[in-house]
Amino acid sequence: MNIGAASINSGLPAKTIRYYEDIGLISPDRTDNGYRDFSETHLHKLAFLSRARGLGFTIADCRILLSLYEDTGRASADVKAMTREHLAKIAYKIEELKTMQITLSDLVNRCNGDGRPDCPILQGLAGGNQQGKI
Amino acid sequence: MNIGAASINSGLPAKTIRYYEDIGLISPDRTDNGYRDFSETHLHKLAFLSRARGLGFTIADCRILLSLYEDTGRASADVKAMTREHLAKIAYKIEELKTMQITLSDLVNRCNGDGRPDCPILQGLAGGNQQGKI
DNA sequence: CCTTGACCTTACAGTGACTAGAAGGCCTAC
DNA sequence: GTAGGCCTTCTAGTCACTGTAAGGTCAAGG
Repeated sequence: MNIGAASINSGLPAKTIRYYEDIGLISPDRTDNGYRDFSETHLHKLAFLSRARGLGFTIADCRILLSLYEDTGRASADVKAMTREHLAKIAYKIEELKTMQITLSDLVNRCNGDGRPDCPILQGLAGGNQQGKI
Repeated sequence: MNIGAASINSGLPAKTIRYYEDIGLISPDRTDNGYRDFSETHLHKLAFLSRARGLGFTIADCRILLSLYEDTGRASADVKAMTREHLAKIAYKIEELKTMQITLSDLVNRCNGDGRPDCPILQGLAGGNQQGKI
């Protein structure tokens, strides 16, 4: 199966698949004409990568997860620990975004949003007082 | 005020301030010895940038926000519209992260996390079934 | 046999927002 | 006068792609 079909099959852009080969995440075979040739195994790896990336794991994480996946003697504790760490980062990001959301929502609510220049959002960004500082 | 003091004052790393100058967000004066010289106005701009970036606005957004801030004849509606768009993106990201969180939490809960190789997390990433696919 | 168009190849550059490091100049205090 | 801590510029690296250029390959149609 060539890269176009593998792309459709995995949902990953062909460019991304080539990039994954570049950085050594997958190593598809080559046909005589130099085209990449993806086996079922490769397609499964691509699907694995697609899901792991979709769940926010970094490429470095994916590399480890793939090697754990291929290592039939792995300890599930390792995978669980990685995933827990990842979850902690996700939770942190959500909190960060929520904090931004609260601040910005408050500013938006206080802004008339009309044709006049008076704008609590800009005042908020400038530091909260109303003197023109710039 | 030189860059070290401006860095402490604004909370932005000196490197970042230099970068902001590179991309034309600020234009500090120079003293005779070539050192950057930050005025009160520059410090206010840096503080503005620091807050706007901290609230997740992109550099491109910041550029527009700064110009709106400096334009005393701006319409607050413009700022409000930008902020609303930004809020929508934040909300979207939060939803994305929450979806990841739910999926990953579920996988973590189903994983024993012991020394055995059996791992629902890897199975989930692989596509949900238990056949070794790689 | 030739062409067209869709596929494939590589290689290099760009993205966003910094960050690290090297090599060197300046300034203050001892 | 020298040690250190600041400052300067420049280049390159980060992450995970993405865009673009220049060209090779393949199947179908005329």
